[in-house]
Amino acid sequence: MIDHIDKAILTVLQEDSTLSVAELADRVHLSTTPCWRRIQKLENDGIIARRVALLDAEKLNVGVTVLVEIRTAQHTAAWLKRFCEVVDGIPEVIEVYRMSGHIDYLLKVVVPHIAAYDGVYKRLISELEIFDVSSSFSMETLKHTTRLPLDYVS
Amino acid sequence: MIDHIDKAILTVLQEDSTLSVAELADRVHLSTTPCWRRIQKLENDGIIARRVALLDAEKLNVGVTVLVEIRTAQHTAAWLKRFCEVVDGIPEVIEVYRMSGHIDYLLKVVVPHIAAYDGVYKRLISELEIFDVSSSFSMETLKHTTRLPLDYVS
DNA sequence: TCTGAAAATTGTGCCCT
DNA sequence: AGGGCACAATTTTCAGA
Repeated sequence: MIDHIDKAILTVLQEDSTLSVAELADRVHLSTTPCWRRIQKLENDGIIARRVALLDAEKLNVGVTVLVEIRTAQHTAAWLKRFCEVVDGIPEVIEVYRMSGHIDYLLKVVVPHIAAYDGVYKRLISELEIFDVSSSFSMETLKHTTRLPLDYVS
Repeated sequence: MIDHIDKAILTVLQEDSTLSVAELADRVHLSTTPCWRRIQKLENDGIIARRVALLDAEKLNVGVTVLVEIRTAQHTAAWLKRFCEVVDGIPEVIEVYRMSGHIDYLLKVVVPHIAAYDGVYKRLISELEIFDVSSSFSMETLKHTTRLPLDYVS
């Protein structure tokens, strides 16, 4: 369903989606029309979910990443629904996972500095009934990519 | 330096960068030329870092996210350098943070299923001298966005 | 399914306000 | 700064091989 040419196209588009179809076609050794049709198909199939601009976190003054481990007091569907609504409404919270093991939820939060995290923390504990919160601060981002591996798809 | 019109432009582009300049200009109540000039400036200033295609993790068969906490045996610059090289070379590892506190590094890894994580784990422990590894599996992604908050920039 | 070219749309620069 | 207009480039469609 996805051959090596599609993978080549996706590899390029995951890095840079500003290239013209003609330039992209060149790189994958195709001419523009077939390349364009493949891109169209990848979009229709939802393989390409969206195209977005990635902004510079430092320049937006949100250079500090905080990982927040949360344990809930109530394991109910209602609590989960409320939890989703609350984290959805906090723009500093950019990722939320429900985890296996002793940590119930893990959040990734971006803020200008460690002190600014306090506002997000207070908002979480005031809007939600939480059993335990543990926050770890990232000192340095060593790798950060939106590029997913294409090795497992066929 | 970044006014509310720039923020409006960035808000749209963080969601969808496929819009034409004319359409984007419409949405921020500007005509195309000044809108285009603002976009140009945001790119030159590096506020807009890049434009990429975001792919569907499920459809690429990497629907399982693993959070890996690593403690190192050696706190040396050489070890860190080697560590960066190794994680850089593993496409399943998409984020790596150096943390404060008792966890030295945190990795975000994407794989098709929990069993497939074993390959990444073995690669990590074979290529690096590691004191302790603790892996947690995400059962569900409740929120995941590349949209950074624009509330802290001026 | 590819190539090549035409038609439609969009990006880019110039000049004016 | 913003707006209007003209031209360049690119996307998208459509013919033929």
